[in-house]
Amino acid sequence: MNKDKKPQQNTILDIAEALKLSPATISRALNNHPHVKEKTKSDVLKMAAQLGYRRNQMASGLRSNKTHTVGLIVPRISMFFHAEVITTIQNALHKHGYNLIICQSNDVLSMEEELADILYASRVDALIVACTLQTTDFSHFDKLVSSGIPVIFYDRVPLDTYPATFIKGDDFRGGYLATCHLIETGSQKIAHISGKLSSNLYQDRTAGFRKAMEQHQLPVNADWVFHQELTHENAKDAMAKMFSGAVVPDALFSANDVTAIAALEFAKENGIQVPRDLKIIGYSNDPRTSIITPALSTIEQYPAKVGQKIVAVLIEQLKSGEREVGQKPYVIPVDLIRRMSS
Amino acid sequence: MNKDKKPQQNTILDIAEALKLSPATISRALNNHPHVKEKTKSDVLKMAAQLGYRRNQMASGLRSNKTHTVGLIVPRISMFFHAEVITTIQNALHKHGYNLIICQSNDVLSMEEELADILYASRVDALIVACTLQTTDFSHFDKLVSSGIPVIFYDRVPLDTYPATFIKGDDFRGGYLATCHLIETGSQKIAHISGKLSSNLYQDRTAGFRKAMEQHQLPVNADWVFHQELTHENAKDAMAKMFSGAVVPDALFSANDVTAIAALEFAKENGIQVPRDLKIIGYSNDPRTSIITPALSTIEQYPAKVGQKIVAVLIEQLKSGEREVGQKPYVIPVDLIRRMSS
DNA sequence: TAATTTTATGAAAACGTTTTCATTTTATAG
DNA sequence: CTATAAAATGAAAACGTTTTCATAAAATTA
Repeated sequence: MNKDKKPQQNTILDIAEALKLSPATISRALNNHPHVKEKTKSDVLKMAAQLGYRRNQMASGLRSNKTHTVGLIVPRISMFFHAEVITTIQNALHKHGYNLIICQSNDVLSMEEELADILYASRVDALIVACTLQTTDFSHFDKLVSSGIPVIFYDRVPLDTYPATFIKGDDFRGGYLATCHLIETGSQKIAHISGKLSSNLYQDRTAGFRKAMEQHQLPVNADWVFHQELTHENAKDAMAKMFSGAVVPDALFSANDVTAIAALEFAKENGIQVPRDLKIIGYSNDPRTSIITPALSTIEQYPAKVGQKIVAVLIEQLKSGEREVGQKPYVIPVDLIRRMSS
Repeated sequence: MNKDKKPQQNTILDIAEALKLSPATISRALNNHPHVKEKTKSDVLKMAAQLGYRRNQMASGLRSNKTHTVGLIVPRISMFFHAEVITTIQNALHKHGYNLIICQSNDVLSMEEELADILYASRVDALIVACTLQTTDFSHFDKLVSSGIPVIFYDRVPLDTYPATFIKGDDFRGGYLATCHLIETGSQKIAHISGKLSSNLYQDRTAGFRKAMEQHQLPVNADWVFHQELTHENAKDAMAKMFSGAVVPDALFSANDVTAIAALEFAKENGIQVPRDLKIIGYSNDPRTSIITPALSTIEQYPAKVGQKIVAVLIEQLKSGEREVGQKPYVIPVDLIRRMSS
């Protein structure tokens, strides 16, 4: 059964032998080292192609201490935004000859810590991270950072003081745009369901919300602002609380789409007409928002742009060997997507 | 800026030195080779932990020709079913000390071919594949198979003759269940939007559909059976075609959820009452089906079970060194999810 | 106790690259 | 046409493991 007709993997020595050259020269030619004749280079490349040579990553990595592998830690690949970012990253990295190891933290901190450890141990050349919502201490990335391994945070990023690179959406502007939109379409009593303020995302989105309210001289009702885990249930509870009061909101800015959808469900179940009685806007442009009835307004975060920026910055750092520590965060613009719910 | 205070990675030699043993013994202890004293083993383990030793995968891989890495080729990680399967696979593999490299073919064959090549070149220990819908020739996996690398296909699998392992949902039963359900709730004029018959998925789902119709002595209207790419647009076109006729269907079995959603949209736009005038059932239990109004009936495929089975089979093969060539496909059961659309 | 088997350890080669250092070849200047 | 610099190549060591083969220590048998 086990035919041991293993198709021979050719090595650098096979090329050397075929061309009567030393392995050293072959290696140099393949890495187009400056000190190798053009003719030789092309000969080697041709012969390599002919023999179907593929560099042995492990041998190469062992010697040069480079794995040509990038690690990625993400809360969940099934979240639309992340799936898009990952796809872009992967395609782009692939063009530069890098592999990507994707890991999911399931949004739990201890998992994130473990993964950072594992990826450090497997000697990734760089690490890309979208943190857990609870991550406020980043010391589990210290090992990587102090080893000179580029670490890039996106979406959920640490404090500005942490010595790494940040790439984020313009959450402040997103919150501001969403709120202004609600105001401009005639709402005044605006509620806001947000996530825990331990994450920069919600700090900024909420700040944008407050800024817009203030600018339009509208009061923020403290009973209508929630900072809690952004789950379906929590959102429904929040809605129930608000709509049991004597005076009820006429608009809601939800800091993600899941909760916006939950709010819309609550509205439907309780005979609240959307958008007539209640306008709703979410955040992220999840595909579900365009399918639900009425279609939800939301904020587009351009995941592909985020992914491209990440890779551009990363390749730059890998090439130059320099981490731009203390770099201001790169901010990717956002846009308002107006649909039927507002 | 570039503090070269690289935290020392300890090697097997450091342990050897600390314990006055040879590196060979350390290696054996760490791999708990039978011929090493219990005392020594525990000493080594303790010292390894103390020094924070982590095996250098590249050195290990180079020597032993094992990468402890499994490759995965999937059409798109953003598809709910695949995202779930991947997550399960990853967590399970992780427990067994394997890394996972996830690659997306974007459902294009040439990409799949290229990825198979790349993963072969990077010496993965095993490969897991959900094929493209157009993949009918599988020779790009030959290299892997004949090198003795376990190759496991799931969801979209090759012909039974291909020498690899298959794990699939019970698509025939799914099609059968869906159709029976429509019939039992009173429908007689049942339409069927299916994918191209180049994929086993749709062959089987369609076969299940036909079987159910036949069993209930209902005629299949050839104008109401579509085999085309299962896109939103195509589905709407198909609906338009059917509902422009003199006699129209009273139920639809769509072979995936995207097209079921499209059909539902068409119905809403054209004043067709669901489920009164038209019952609809989809396939896969995509999260969107439960959010749309009315919620769509569909078929649950238990992605977590699929993932678990894959890893169980894989680990078995990696351990035993035996590929169970010619193995009958493993079939994971499916279930009907009844919602408001039927 | 000596002879033999079993168990535990060590020395050294091997895996396929990259890279330092030395050497040869080629180009440039005097 | 030398003398020198520059360019191209080769020899060999190194990366950190695993593994074969040999050997030493312990356990078993005669």
